[in-house]
Amino acid sequence: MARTQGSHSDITGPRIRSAALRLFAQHGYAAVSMRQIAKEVGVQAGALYNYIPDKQSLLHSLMQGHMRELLAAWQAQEKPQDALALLEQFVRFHIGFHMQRSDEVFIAYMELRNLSDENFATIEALRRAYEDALEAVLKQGVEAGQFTLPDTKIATLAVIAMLNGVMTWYRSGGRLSLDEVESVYWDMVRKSVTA
Amino acid sequence: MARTQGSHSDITGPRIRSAALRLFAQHGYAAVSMRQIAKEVGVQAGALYNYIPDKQSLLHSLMQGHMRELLAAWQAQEKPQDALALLEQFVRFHIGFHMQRSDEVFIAYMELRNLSDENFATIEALRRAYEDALEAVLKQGVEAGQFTLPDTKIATLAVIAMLNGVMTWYRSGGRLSLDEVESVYWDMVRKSVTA
DNA sequence: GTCTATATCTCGATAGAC
DNA sequence: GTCTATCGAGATATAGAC
Repeated sequence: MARTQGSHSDITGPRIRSAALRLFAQHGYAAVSMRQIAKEVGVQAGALYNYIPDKQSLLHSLMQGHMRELLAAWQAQEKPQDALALLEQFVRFHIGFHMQRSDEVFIAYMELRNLSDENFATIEALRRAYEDALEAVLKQGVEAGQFTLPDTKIATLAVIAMLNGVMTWYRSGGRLSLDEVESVYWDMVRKSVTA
Repeated sequence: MARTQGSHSDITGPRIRSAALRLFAQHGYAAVSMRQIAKEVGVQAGALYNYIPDKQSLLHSLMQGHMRELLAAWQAQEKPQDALALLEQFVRFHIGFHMQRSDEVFIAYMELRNLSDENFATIEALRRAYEDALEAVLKQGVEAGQFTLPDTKIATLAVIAMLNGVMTWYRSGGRLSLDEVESVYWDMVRKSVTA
């Protein structure tokens, strides 16, 4: 869709972010050129720089936006007091949220090494905060005697790694519904943290 | 280490593969140039093409070599008959092998999208074969009544995803020995697949 | 087998017209 | 705000001397 001159400041910005998100997720940050992004949006490459300072800032902004929304969404959840119910909620929240934002999640995990040092630090802090949210749940369950875990930090990382694995294979419309998948994973997580 | 002219055919090939492996793992295939690899080896960029047809072939060769060695190493293991003991062996083998080859593993999981279509197909087949090896163990345990799993395919992917998470955080010399880490993960895997 | 030199291309980013 | 045009750098890969 070749575009002639005109003013589109209010929609071009989001469209750039959307196109970059999809292309970065599909081909990787380093393999995607600014010209590809511009072509997808329907503008010339030079026009991109009215909206972003440079390519690196675009990547960082996408990752930071995602991580902030992830944290905010979890914090906004109404939470039960019981640790087991809370852990189930986390498992279902994590799978559900991540399946809705597979491109964002993919980038947030795969493109860390393409961030500048300072940009990496900010994203890493957000990721750590999310891990801490899960570890708090596990610690609560251990203190209440509901969970049996030799190391809550390792367990935190193990659970998140397991849940993230969903995204590598699940496609909607397949053999199982998302709710069924959540149940299968919750069953495994529940058993792995209890005695 | 600038190199003058000379004949080094027997050692330059492996040195190219070694340098490419490390650089691809650290910065990503798309972000690494042939010049960087050549500089690391101590030759000029043009000399690389005496050993590899092109950059894509180099990536594919590295990934294929790793996956074949992984499969061969598992198949070469002396295996117990009991499904529970077999699963423990798999968990410890997987963690041990992958920690010894962190660069290879990283590339094998991160650079799939940078393979050409046909190269991707061959690597994907090898990865599938490895997953099938684990699923065979799980199925054996289910049939023997030792494991309780609603879906062995999902369980296979969940276990591998969980175990792969080790590589994102474990560094030798840390708080836990590799054997202790294996034990923690085995404990979680064992509980997650039993009733 | 490695070198130097280079063909050909694409990259990120900028300048200035409209 | 987007266009065209372009700069300077760096990319993959090849050619030919030694």
